[in-house]
Amino acid sequence: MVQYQPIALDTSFAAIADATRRGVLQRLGQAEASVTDLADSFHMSLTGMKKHIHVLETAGLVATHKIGRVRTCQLGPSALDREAAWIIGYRQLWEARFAALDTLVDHLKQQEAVDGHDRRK
Amino acid sequence: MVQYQPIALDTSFAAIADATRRGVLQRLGQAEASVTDLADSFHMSLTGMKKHIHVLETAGLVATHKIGRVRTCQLGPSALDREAAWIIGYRQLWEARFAALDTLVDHLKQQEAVDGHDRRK
DNA sequence: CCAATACTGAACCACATGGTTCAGTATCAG
DNA sequence: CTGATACTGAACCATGTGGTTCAGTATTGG
Repeated sequence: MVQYQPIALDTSFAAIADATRRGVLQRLGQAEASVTDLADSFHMSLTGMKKHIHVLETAGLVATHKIGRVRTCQLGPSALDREAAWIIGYRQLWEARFAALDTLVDHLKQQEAVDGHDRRK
Repeated sequence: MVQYQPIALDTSFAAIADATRRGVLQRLGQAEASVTDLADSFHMSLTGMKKHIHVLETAGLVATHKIGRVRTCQLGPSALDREAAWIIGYRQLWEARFAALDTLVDHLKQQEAVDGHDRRK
């Protein structure tokens, strides 16, 4: 369950920032596929698909093995653990922002109540 | 809590695929900041930072408002809901792959047990 | 053995990205 | 009013991206 080697968040996020590559991952979640299969599925040249596979492989999202002349692709070691963690962390930060905002608003309201009698428009 | 308008996953993932931009988000989680503040913090030209801000703004991750000559940046409407959902979905897919693999392995083991007596090496 | 298949690699293309500098414009402080 | 400040926009640059085609090489089916 441990990430084999820490791949930069940049690399992983960039890898999944492409609709075609997300599609490939989805596809490989169903079953393994050869590069040709994938190229056909996504209406793309073999070479084009190979580049996508390379990006996904670099990100640890896809693993491949070649038997004879056909290279088979399957989901790789990365389950996007660190990436998920980053997003969760961000969401907490994001929520905290509103908590802070609420506190501020409360503070202002209270202030207004105090100042109200001599500062009211 | 609802996403204002559905921003493409591509755009958001690309936005957070950059370490500087993730840093900016982290920074804005603490407190608002002007473009100049951020440019200084990240040792970058004002223009360079403005570009990053623009990317983050397009992704809905940052919101800005200009008062006088200073533009202030704060965290934007997107809490990366859809992006988090996609990753969670992927993780489930990823785990399912192992479930399938386990089933296969079990099947093979059982098969081997049956065939064992006449196929043993 | 020979042709078809499956991939690989190099080269090219248009366009995006991450950064810069330079020349504005608008606002603020004194 | 004038200079400093804060941003904006255009232009440029090197590099990366997403795609292609074309020319290989390696395997396989017949």
